[in-house]
Amino acid sequence: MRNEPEPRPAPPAFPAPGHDHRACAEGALARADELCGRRGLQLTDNRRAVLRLLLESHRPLGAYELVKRFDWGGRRPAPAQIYRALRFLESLGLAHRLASRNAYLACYAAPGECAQTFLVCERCGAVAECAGDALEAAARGLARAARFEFRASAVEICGRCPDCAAAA
Amino acid sequence: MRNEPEPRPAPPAFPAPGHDHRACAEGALARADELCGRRGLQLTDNRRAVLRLLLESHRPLGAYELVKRFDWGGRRPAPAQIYRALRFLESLGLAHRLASRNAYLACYAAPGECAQTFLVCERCGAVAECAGDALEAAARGLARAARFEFRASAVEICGRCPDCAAAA
DNA sequence: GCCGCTGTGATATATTATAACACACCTGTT
DNA sequence: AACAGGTGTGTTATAATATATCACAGCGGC
Repeated sequence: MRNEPEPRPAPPAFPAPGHDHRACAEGALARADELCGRRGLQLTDNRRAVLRLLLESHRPLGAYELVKRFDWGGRRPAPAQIYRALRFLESLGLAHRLASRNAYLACYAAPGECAQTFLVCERCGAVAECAGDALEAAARGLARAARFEFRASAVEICGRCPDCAAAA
Repeated sequence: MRNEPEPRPAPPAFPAPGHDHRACAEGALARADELCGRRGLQLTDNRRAVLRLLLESHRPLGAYELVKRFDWGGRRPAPAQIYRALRFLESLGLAHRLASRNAYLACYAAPGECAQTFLVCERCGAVAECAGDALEAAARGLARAARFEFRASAVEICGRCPDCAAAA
């Protein structure tokens, strides 16, 4: 199966049925490496491992879920490790925090092209991140109207993903 | 946590220059009464007290901040009390959870007219809720394009309120 | 009276997140 | 070589946020 189209997925959506998580994850990891290299930052083993876990699960994970899944030669890392890695990844836009669920999600978009707009399925928990250009424009307009200095916006749209909507 | 270090005595909320706090809170309480009456629900003492605290602070409060402020004849209520009241208020749209900060906020809009769009000042912590009609429309459009069944959206816009933008 | 319902008061516990500190490692300087 | 400064790690402890559960009070309907 071919994985996600790279440049600009017109219908930004949930992973297709035959989606190859592994290949998709490797691509994103390569982009992360490249980004860190370019900025002189270290994508260390810990950080990479957390990012990989997020990428491979392809769904939001709680920090303690990451702790449990982290394979560290039998032992488990302390939460602080995970949170440190998450902070690093977030700061680069490689991962996002899904505030409504206190969970974390890998970013699959090219760096700088993601608008932190999430479709969150309330039934199965799947999340799609999409390029919400219109949304961000609207948010900026709204901020301007209130004389509010815009820095960032986060949009979480709650409802049912196509599969769950069909199932219901 | 992501709580503000309780910033300076803080300019109230930025959408309100010459704003009468008490009247505003009383009005909102009256509307809440009316809404509950109409639906046959009980705005009990606890629920009303929590709503009043939120209304009067006119800024987002953590649940444990509410526990501390709750005046209950010397004793303090258990967190569960507060969370119960918050759940009730949220379910009616009388209060909202500000997910990015794990805090709660009274809704000043007329019931049904609020779009859960928040301008959050990252410096002083003030929050304004605004009617993000364009935003909600964009969110619905985006959901439709992804064949996602829209139920609700929450938008948090981070930046600086007019006062803080001017101060910086 | 008795039932079923809603809401409360209380205790206990689960979940999420950060603070603080010692140390390892690298790099550049003396 | 010795050392200082920066970044990242490993660890322990603890803070902050949130829910589960249970007994019981109050009320309206039958």
